[in-house]
Amino acid sequence: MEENSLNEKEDIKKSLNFIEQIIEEDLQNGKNENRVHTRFPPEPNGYLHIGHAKSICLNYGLAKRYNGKMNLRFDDTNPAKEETEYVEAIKEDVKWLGADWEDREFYASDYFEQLYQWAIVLIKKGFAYVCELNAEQIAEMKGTPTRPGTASPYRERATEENLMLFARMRAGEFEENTKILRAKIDMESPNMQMRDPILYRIIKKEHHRTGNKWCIYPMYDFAHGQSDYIEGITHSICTLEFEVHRPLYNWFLEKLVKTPYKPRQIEFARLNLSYTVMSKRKLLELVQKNYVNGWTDPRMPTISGLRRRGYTPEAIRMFAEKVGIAKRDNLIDLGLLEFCIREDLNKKAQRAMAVMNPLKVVITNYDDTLTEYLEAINNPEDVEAGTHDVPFSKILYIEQEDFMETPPKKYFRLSPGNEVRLRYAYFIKCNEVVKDENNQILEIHCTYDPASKGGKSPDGRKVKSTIHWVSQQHAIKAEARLYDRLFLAEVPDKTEDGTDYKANLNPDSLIIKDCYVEPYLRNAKSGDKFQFERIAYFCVDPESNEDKLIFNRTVTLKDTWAKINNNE
RNA sequence: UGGCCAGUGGUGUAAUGGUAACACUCCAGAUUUUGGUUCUGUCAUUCUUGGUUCGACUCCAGGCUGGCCAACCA
Repeated sequence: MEENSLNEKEDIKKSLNFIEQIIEEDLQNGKNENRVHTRFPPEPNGYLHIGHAKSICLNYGLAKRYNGKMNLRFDDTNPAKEETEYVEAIKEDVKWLGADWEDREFYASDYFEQLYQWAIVLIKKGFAYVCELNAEQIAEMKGTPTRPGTASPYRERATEENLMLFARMRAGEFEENTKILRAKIDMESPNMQMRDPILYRIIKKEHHRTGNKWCIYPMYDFAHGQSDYIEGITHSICTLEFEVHRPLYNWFLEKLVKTPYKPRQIEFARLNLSYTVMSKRKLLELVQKNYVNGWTDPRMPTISGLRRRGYTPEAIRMFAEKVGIAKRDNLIDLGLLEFCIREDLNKKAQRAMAVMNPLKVVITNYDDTLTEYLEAINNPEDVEAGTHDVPFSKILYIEQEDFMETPPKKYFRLSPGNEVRLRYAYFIKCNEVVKDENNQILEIHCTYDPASKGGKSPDGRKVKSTIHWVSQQHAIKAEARLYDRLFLAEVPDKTEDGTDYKANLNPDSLIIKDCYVEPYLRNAKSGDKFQFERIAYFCVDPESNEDKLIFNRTVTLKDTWAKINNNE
């Protein structure tokens, strides 16, 4: 009995993902002196996105779970694409997410000399040669997945000549695209990666870290596995497309080092999110062609974009946890990400009242000159959060949607003759609708019940709806940036012939408008998060200042009424 | 006509030879000074065919479907 319940507990706790299972097996077998050491290896050629966040949480989470370490390593082997700006942005994002690489900030470029020496070892062993074919010739002779390749005429070059040519490549004696160093493996391998892959190419560009020291640069394939080896990485976790590269990485290490220790590469399926694109190439295009306002645009799936949108690290970590780790291709519902941020903000965000589409309300039986201060609860989910006062006076704004002259069934809000509660204030009843000559509603006249102060109902009278409001004379005008999904299609890449993902861009992904907020928000600072009751979560934009408050809509509240309305 | 990987509700992830679980979504209801939150309930013969077994999501074989691989990118 006792034993049984213990086992059950363990079963619930267990349920490891397949990578954790592999690690625990390795641990049980005493591999690598029981070390667990992972790394997050971004290329600094763009900003990190939510897919990288999944990888960061995975790598850092594994290190934490098994008392190990996680390195941050920049894969900077291509000076044509990489920039310091990206390095800085990446570091900020990883840190913000809560992953700590301590003092282990590394660069593949730290290992250029070692890699160069290793290339020489391969040449000396007869496993590499300098090839003078051009790009088209190489591609042609590489064959196809169904047709074997053919050998380069330079394949059997003498070792001494290879050594000499490779040295002269490094010395800058040759132009770009005239010579490369290739591994000599197997031109007929069914695995294309093994058909004499390129190790080094000539690139005469300044590198963001090594400056002009080098004019030959190792390919990613020749740098990655060895970098893992140098850093003592035990579990090298990457996405599925590198699965076919694994034999190549193992081949390099097998030829170059003789220790029993080798990094173990494990591949998992990258994150795909509906209504967005994730490839860096496309994100870069959106930025460069100004479809969005930079990498940190709140519509971008970048970590910095999500941050500016109002997402929290906790919500992103929860999301990473919920999407899970597996090897099958997936398309995660954007709704899951939205669930995660609502879940987090519901507990944390202070409540406030704001009116997006104002409708003027005159309380005809309320004193012209009076202002009352009513107590509003900061967060009903968190009693510690306290209260604040909201000014109430004769002329108010309510939401246009919260009044209908001829309401449909199940509409509980304000309408002629109907009574509702103004949150934290009074019950009001609508008596008159004032219109202009075009029959447009100008304002509505209501009476309030003084006995209902604070929104209470001393006689037990029920109202079906509570609506939000602001006092006209006390309200602050602010800018609301209403963000929505960037793409209209669930999978933006699925397009008609002749168009690409950009054809699916949502023209209404950003709507900027004025709104009125209660004076409590006057001193809100960049990054502060609020729930505008009954509307959405908002966060203060970095461009906001005392003269002009700017609120970014993070995510709307769930709207059951909108759903009912749509279904009928 | 190649190689590698993967197929479990609408979505994602579990169950690792003992009779399909959890989360999101959806739908229905309860509660509510946010049509929010919270709570309850409904939703699957595990791609397919055959085999092994007392017993198969799990093991084996064939088929089907999807993804990846032919950058001097990572």
